[in-house]
Amino acid sequence: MIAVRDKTEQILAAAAAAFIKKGFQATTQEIAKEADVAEITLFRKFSTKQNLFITVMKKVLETQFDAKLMKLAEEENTEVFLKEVINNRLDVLSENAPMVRMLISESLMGNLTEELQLPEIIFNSIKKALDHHFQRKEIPVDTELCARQLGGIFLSYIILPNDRPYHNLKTEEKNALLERYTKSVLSML
Amino acid sequence: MIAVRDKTEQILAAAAAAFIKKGFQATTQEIAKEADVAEITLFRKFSTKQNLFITVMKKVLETQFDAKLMKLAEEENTEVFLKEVINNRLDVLSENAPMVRMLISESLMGNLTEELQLPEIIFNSIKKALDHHFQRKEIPVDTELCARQLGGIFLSYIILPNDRPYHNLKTEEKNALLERYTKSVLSML
DNA sequence: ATTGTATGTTAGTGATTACTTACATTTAAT
DNA sequence: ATTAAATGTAAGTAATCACTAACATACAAT
Repeated sequence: MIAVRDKTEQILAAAAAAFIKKGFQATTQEIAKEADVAEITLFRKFSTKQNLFITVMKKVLETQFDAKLMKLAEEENTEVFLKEVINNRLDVLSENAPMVRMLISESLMGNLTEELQLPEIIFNSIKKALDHHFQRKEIPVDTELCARQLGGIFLSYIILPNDRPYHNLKTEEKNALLERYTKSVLSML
Repeated sequence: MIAVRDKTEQILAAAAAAFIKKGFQATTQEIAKEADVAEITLFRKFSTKQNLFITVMKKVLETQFDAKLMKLAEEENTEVFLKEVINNRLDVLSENAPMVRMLISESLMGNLTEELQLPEIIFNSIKKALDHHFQRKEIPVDTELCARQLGGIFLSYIILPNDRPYHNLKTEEKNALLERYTKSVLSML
């Protein structure tokens, strides 16, 4: 039987919440308190705050962002493909808006290791999906520019003031938005 | 004659550089050193680091961002108007990318007072110009959505990885980009 | 020469914070 | 019951940092 007194999960959960809320400057003290754990337990398990941060964020990124984009890229119809990509990313990003904002903020200040550079992750994953999709088509597409355009749409929902986060919209509202965004992207190809 | 030994300008310049580079966490010590000034001089002039930060950033924002957008909004032709707006904002933002990044970063972490919330400033100034322009036209336009779209374009140039900042592009390259972006925005109206 | 003002020097305060040391206690398995 | 591993307690270290106190100096105007 596995040790029942292992506090690792509690720590990871509390650290995730704290880091998402306050960024890297969240203190080990408050994380420990929130996890209902002695502060030194953090250090015995993770050595440094930096290491705890990286561990936590990588884990959250994996569970929340794991692409699914490449599956969408299999879609033959470009319009349907774009619509699904936009919908999927807007959903994921807006559901995780606090973490996304924090990672972008830290990234902009150059505080993050390469594997946590969310802007790059977002951009590259989009570009890869676009490349994969358009590779098989006749029309040559500037996927760089297109990925930038899509990334811009996503960033606008995370960063600009926004009363109604995407994932809270009704289905018809989402569809109306997707129509317009898809049209605007298509008009660039 | 005005005192020639006044160090205010040195301090403002050094503080601007330091804050842009490191954000609000730049230390008063390094600012003083860079300004070649005793640390206490900062405090005698500005009382607190917070106050120095606000003073400096407001000043830089005024000199660098002062709209010009409303003048562009006088333009009758919508396509020309959009093209000029996009060009103007991409120029200004990409020339000041380090400061823009820093202010967005601090803004995302909730560290700024209202008057320095750059995402809101960007969004609202665009929206105001759009409202002003489309008010006189027959076609009703969702300026909120349109401002978001434009803001997204700008953010994509500031935040996503980018080898070639806009203000370094050749004129023809800029024009090609503006054509495509304008078309994509028009296709949403 | 005198004076007032802006600045400098030096030292320090008090708070925060990542991380440590040393020792005590709980808990699971044998 | 014994043991070993995981956790806790309490105290502390060393560094950083915004900000201050007290006193000294450079300088500009009269």
